[in-house]
Amino acid sequence: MATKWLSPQEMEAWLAFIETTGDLMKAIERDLAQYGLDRGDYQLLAILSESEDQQMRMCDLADRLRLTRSGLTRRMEGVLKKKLVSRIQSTEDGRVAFAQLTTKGFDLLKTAAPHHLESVRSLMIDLLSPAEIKAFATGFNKISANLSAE
Amino acid sequence: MATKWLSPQEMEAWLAFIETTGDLMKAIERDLAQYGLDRGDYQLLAILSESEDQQMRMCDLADRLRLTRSGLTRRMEGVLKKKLVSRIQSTEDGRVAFAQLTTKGFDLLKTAAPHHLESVRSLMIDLLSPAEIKAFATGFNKISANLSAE
DNA sequence: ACAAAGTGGTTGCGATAGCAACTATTCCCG
DNA sequence: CGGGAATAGTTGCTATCGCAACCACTTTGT
Repeated sequence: MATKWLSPQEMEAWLAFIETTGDLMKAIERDLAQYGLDRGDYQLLAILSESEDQQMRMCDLADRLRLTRSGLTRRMEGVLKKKLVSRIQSTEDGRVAFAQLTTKGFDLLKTAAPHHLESVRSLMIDLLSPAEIKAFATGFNKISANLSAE
Repeated sequence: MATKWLSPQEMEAWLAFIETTGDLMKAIERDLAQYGLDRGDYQLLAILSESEDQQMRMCDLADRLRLTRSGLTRRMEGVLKKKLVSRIQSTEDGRVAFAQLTTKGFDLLKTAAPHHLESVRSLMIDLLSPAEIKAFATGFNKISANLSAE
């Protein structure tokens, strides 16, 4: 079977995506560094802040963060040391531990969030036309649905 | 100044992008693993294959790969051990070394490339409408231009 | 022509994170 | 109820990669 190559337009989309994504992430991360957070920490705090009682089972949190259980154990070391999150052993299930946002963690998130948002706006969202915004939303959702569908 | 939040449409674009990109990369990487390559190795081989004499100065290669010089030194260890790339000391400038694609490296790339392309197609490109393809190309190019403009 | 500055590459160290193996607890089924 | 399977979390090991320090070579300025 002959290989069906990418059209110039397709190639441009692929290359622009692949070359730009990493740089964009680094830039966003750089803006977050002034709060002593990296992207992983920020995501962790953000997800906890939106959860019931601002806490989650380690396991579920790992899934949300796309980390393995062991990866989360390691990441927790950092935020625990900074007292942004506390660890709570479940009384109902001896295997389970919860990560809970502390007041300090919540305050830091509240401080950092507007600046993070501003990064996202100025580095990405505000550069895109409404049509492009829509295409990003629908496009990435299709890609995501396809990945989950495996 | 009041924080200007993201509109639902903007939020959807941002979340879809941020949540999907990592998963997509992992899926593409998984498809590459059957050739004993990770994405970094593949990129390295691909860039060398398109270069004059299939070789590049370490320094320039690092830039293309978005690695630091030290990062490239480490990545080279892997492909050198696999004999996919050879190292050539410059005779004109004693500081300079070149990375050059070996025949083995070129053959492996030639084998892997169609499958990689097929991954990219089936996991991303073929899922997108022509309008979305175009929006990805223009959108990411704008983001990239803005990042370089700093 | 020679010292100082610049450039290219490597190395030690530290941070992140996955895998496999392990422990502890709970669930399920006969 | 008792034992095997499943689940939750941790730990040792490994791989990647950046930073800072370092070495070697080259360029520049006087």
